[in-house]
Amino acid sequence: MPSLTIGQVAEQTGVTPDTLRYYERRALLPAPGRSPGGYRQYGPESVRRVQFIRRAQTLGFTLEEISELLALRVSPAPECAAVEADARAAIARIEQKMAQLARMRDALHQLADACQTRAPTAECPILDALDHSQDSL
Amino acid sequence: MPSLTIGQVAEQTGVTPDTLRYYERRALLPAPGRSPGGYRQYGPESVRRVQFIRRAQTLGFTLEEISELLALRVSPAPECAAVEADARAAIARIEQKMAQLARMRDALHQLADACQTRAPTAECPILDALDHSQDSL
DNA sequence: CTTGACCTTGGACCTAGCTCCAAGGTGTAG
DNA sequence: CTACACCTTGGAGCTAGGTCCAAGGTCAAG
Repeated sequence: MPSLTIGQVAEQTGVTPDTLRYYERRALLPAPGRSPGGYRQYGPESVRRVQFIRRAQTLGFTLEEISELLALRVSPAPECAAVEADARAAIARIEQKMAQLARMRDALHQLADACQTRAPTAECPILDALDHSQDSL
Repeated sequence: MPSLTIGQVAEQTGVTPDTLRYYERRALLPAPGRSPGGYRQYGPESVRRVQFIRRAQTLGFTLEEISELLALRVSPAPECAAVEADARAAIARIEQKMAQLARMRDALHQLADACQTRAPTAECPILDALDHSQDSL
């Protein structure tokens, strides 16, 4: 049984054991098995799960939202349509984020290039650059 | 002088006046001019600036990071190289976020499609789907 | 069979980012 | 020259997401 202690999972994911326990309380991580002495025993998949959580956080998702994403699954027939709808809604939100990031990136490119060409600069270059790529929330 | 009161800026951006005053204290918004009676008088560009801040927040940037992005500008010659480096670094971080979002989106697509084909489902479909698109932090 | 590193729980505390007073001043419509 | 909605400041309070004890139990190495 190659099970991991909380400290090992913590080390592999770059979080503290406290954070893992916190995620467990928040139900982002399922309660793992326990050793006879009461130690948590994690399977290797927990590492992936924690990594997913951290990545999603840097993308602006709350733990609540991450929890919903992790809960999406194709179970029995009838709820399937609802799950699919949730998934497609999540996709739409993600694509919005991607579009906004693309606009920021383009604005920064304009800024960096202006630097090269020694172009004179306005009050707030990023916002101006964003204006030039057109607005859409 | 078509200047805006704090309440008008708040309404146009969907935040509260309290939040605008908070941003001012955090130096995310420059201190605006004042009426004889002490009321803040905002120019129309403040609206764009606030909108940028809110969007960037939903993309996982902290107010600190947003502040740095807004401060990037191509001033006199010597600092220009540093500014350009900052801008290019920001672009790299943004592209990482975009790549991670793309992976999430693809995973959700797989999930939604599995729903259609009534495919049987594993423990945590999103994580599995992410495995199929290959890993890279 | 002891040491030392690691684990347990519960609860207090911390930072970021707001949010909400209270007490008083402003500004415009009637 | 009143209303009344909106503005001012300062400071307290709030939620999310951790972070840090203290007091004690576990386990692998020697």
